[in-house]
Amino acid sequence: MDYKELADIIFPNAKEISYYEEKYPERDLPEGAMVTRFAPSPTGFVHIGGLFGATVDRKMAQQTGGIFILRIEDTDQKREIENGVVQIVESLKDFDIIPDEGMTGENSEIGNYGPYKQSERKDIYQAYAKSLIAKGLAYPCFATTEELEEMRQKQEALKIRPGYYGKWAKYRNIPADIAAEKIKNGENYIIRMKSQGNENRKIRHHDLIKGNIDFPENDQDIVIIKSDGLPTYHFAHAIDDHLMHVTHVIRGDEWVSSIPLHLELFHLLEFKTPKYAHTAAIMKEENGGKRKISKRKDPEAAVSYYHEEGIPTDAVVEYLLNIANSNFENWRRTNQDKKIDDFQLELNKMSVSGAVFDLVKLLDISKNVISKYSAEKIYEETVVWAKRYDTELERLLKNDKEYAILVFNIERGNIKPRKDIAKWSDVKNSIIYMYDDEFDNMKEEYAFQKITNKEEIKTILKEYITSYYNKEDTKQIWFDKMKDLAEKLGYAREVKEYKQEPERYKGHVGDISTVLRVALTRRANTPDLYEIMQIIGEERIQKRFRKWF
RNA sequence: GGCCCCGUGGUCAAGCGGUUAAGACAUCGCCCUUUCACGGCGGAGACAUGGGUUCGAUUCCCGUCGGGGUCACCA
Repeated sequence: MDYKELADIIFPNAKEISYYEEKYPERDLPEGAMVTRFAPSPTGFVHIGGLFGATVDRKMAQQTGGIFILRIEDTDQKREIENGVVQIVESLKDFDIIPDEGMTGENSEIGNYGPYKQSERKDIYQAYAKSLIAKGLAYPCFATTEELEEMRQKQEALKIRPGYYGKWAKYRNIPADIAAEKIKNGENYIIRMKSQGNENRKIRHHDLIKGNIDFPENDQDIVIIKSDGLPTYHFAHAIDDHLMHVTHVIRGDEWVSSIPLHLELFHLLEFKTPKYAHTAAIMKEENGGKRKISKRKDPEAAVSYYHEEGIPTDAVVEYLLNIANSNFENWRRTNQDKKIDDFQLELNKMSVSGAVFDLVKLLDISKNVISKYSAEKIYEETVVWAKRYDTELERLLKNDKEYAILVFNIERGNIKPRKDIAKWSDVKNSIIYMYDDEFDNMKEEYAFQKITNKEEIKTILKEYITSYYNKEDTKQIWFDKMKDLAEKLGYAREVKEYKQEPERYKGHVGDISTVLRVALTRRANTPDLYEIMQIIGEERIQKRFRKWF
């Protein structure tokens, strides 16, 4: 019996591989177009590292006029979770990452190179596995888990490289008829690749991010088809990326050590190898050292975190791009109004080692992003966020949209806009005193700074509202009047004057304005007082001041 | 442990044999017509370490130390 017959016994119904080769022809794309793919397992929410990879994938395809594919790697049913695919699709959509091809829902997809869910490509993998068996480049292995475990222990005791390779590969040279016999007897088996590699030979691989890396050749007879008939990651990677005509495999660098294996797989399958780009993982600082950011330990690892916090998605993407190419920041500074798509990302500028995730930096980027939004947009975005995470705030905003926009417009739109909102969850705290009911219910003390004497406070407020305040005043007049009041009550008109001769005054104009500010907002720090007073209006100012009369 | 990769201020990072070793965030000080924020100016702060090679090493080579990844019928 020859290998071809054995292959027929193992996969009697598999098609010829030429069928698939014809079904998925070369793509007709412009020169230099990159076909990339994000290929997660549906095991839960998208991880920040996954989003990072997907961002790079999408960007590279977009800027070269190529194709970005979303493929689902669900060959491990044990790890799968309910609605895993939808979660991935939705999470990506939140960050404006929409695949050109691939999964669009739990069971829906677009594109001519599908199916894009590996569990539905079983027949394809088997066809290729069959062709390998027929050529003597793969074989059934009947080793039990116990046997393999025993082998590993032996190898460990001998202090040699563990694994199923060379003379340790017990079924590597099993004659076809004996294999056929075992199969007929119902023995369990899996399919292994028959490695042609040699440990002592070196290969050099060029990675688009990491540069040249030298490895020993692979000589492990790795499993390609598991006992459930599904392929392992390695085999599926070779088949899928070949058939989908992926030109650039961009993936996390936990895969670099598998490069020799993947190279051999492509070689045995007679496929053209794609270019590889291995991205460094995003790290988390932990008592001095760093480790890969983890979904279990670090809340910021799950992309849902950014939604909950209300960090705009474009801020997150900008931060990720900043990690990807550090010149992004410079580009952004000189191209303030350009879209992210206009930035040219370069794989060879990506860092070789992992960056520690820096939330403070993200928030800084976010502040800048938000500072460019119009009041209208801030309103809309905050409402969307609040609807889900702060219904109290949602009520407040929806109750009077025009008023809310006036509030958001304070010190906005000028050349140096305020940058005090980094995330939508900051909004409530920064505007709450502009709402009467909430103002009245505020529990905190009035934090008057320098002037704490009740009588003095009363005098200042009363004097101001009765003799100085006029809602028609321009900002300049308003400001001059404040100085007049300061002078009248024995305070310096200018801070500088006060600093020169502090003994001459009770304080300075800043102390006066602070009293007004605190009485009006209960805050020592607020945006421009004049604008706040304009929005609150005379009647409500009177009301807030009168508490002190 | 084997194999592979990495090591510039607190963090992200330019740099590619000769530089006063950029820049951003954070931090500190000053200034910016009243606070805060913004902005401006300035300060402090780094080439892990030991050997080579070289007229000269942050840059090249080796060792040490440190960090990371990987060694499954998981991806």
